[in-house]
Amino acid sequence: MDEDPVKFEPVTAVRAYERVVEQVEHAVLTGRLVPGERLPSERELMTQFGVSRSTVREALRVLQAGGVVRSRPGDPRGPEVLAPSPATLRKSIHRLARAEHMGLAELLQFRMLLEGSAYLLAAHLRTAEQLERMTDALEAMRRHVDGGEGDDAAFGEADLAFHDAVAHATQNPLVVACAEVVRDVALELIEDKLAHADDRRAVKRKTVAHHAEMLAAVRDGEGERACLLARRALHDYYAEYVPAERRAMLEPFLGSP
Amino acid sequence: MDEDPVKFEPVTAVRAYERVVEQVEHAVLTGRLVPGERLPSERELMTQFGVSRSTVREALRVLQAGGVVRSRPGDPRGPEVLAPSPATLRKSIHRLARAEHMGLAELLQFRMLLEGSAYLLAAHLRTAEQLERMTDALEAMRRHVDGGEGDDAAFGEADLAFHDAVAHATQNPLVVACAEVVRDVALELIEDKLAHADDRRAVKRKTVAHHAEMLAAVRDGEGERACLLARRALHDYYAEYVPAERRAMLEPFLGSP
DNA sequence: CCTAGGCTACTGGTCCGACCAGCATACCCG
DNA sequence: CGGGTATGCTGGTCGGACCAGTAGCCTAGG
Repeated sequence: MDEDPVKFEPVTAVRAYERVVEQVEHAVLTGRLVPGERLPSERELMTQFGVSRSTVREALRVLQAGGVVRSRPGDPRGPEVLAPSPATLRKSIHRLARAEHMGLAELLQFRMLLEGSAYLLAAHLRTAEQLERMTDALEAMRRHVDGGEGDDAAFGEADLAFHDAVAHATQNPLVVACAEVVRDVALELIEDKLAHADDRRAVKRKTVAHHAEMLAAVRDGEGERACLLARRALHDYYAEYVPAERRAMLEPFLGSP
Repeated sequence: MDEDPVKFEPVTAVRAYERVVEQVEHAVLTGRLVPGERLPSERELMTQFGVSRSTVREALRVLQAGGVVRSRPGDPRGPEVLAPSPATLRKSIHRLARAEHMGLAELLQFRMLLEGSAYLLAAHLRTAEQLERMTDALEAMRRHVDGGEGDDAAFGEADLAFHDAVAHATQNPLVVACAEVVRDVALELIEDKLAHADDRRAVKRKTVAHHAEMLAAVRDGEGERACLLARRALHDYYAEYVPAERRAMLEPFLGSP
């Protein structure tokens, strides 16, 4: 017989600052500390936790790196508890992207995966109000197609608002955050190439046409079609910037034709 | 006329430890520092950077929290540069999940979204070797269906290996990492409920049947079918644990029937 | 009376010096 | 020659100190 009932877990020396982090994080997670609230000052914390200021500061650094709190020098109200944001998710993905030598191909594939399915969900789950937001965004895009420099930014914002409305229609904050992050990181990779694209106006017009189609599909509850349209639109815009030998990994998303 | 050509950006005081973090992170990102390599000791770093040890330590804390580096007390070789891992991605998603009051419904929806499309990709992109890995994993699952306690773990491992092979077939590390993380976080939410599930053996048999179907679809390049099967399988397993009033957000993934 | 200005009491950021426990190696003694 | 110990390093923690900011009070000037 094998006697294994006694299981010893490997002991890990838990550093003092880690326990400070745990306590603060736990308080935030359980709602005992609410975003906007203030932590006691470092000197106050060091008496409450019974540790030195160095330890308190290292804990605060970790929390700050995790996007949980923010410290401002000279603020008598103490460190601020932050609202959760995808900022740290963004950094994680960013780092992972660079570390795994991921290129535009992988990011674009992931974006096609994510947004395509998001449109599928949106077509079935969207509320009337969300549909209205998409319509408004599309209108705004139309208004800024023919403008000059200034309108470029406005067009981009409207575009973003459209995608954001779709993501929200999934009712899933994780989809919203991931879509936003992946979109940003991907754009970062090619912003220079996009900057001096040849015919901005033509591109914008095509964008509007694509969005109009997708909006119609979402409005009519045609999820599969919306999904396919979204993936093809992404492919249309960005595939040219993907190395030719890697484009095969995008094709499964384009459908049968 | 509005003269805006001169745009002043808000100046942000750059803390000393932040510049230390930047330099180390940059060295890692550009490959000048490779995983497994060692950083100089804190006392050495403080002379190289020309800052105090406190500053060096705060920088190391941030890097450590970001999963870039690990310090062990008493190690004469200095802090170790870590291989990139989804650990920090995992923590980000975990935190986001709790902060946005996300429940199993959202996690499961995201997992259906992610894995479904992953199967679609896998059906078209899988290599022969990856197909073999899936086949082997399925075989292993079959072997451990009828076993007792010990086999439960083995079955779970084989199951994981199967999903992992599928994720790898997408050729996308981001898909691999996200799938792993979301799977873990979702399981965490219901591990207790799963623990005393009624008829483990019946569940296992159903699992094997499902996986066999999906494997066949992947083998035959039937992406759409694999996608649908995967999403339905996930729904079959977990939907019962999702609050009834939230199940609607999963249904768009189940197809038309 | 009200306001513009400085004043003060705090904040966080950085530095210094010290001590402790743990780890690897080299050394020394049996 | 082998094994245990001595040593010099490591990171973890502590305490104290100084500085540059900020916010709000508080006063001097309107």
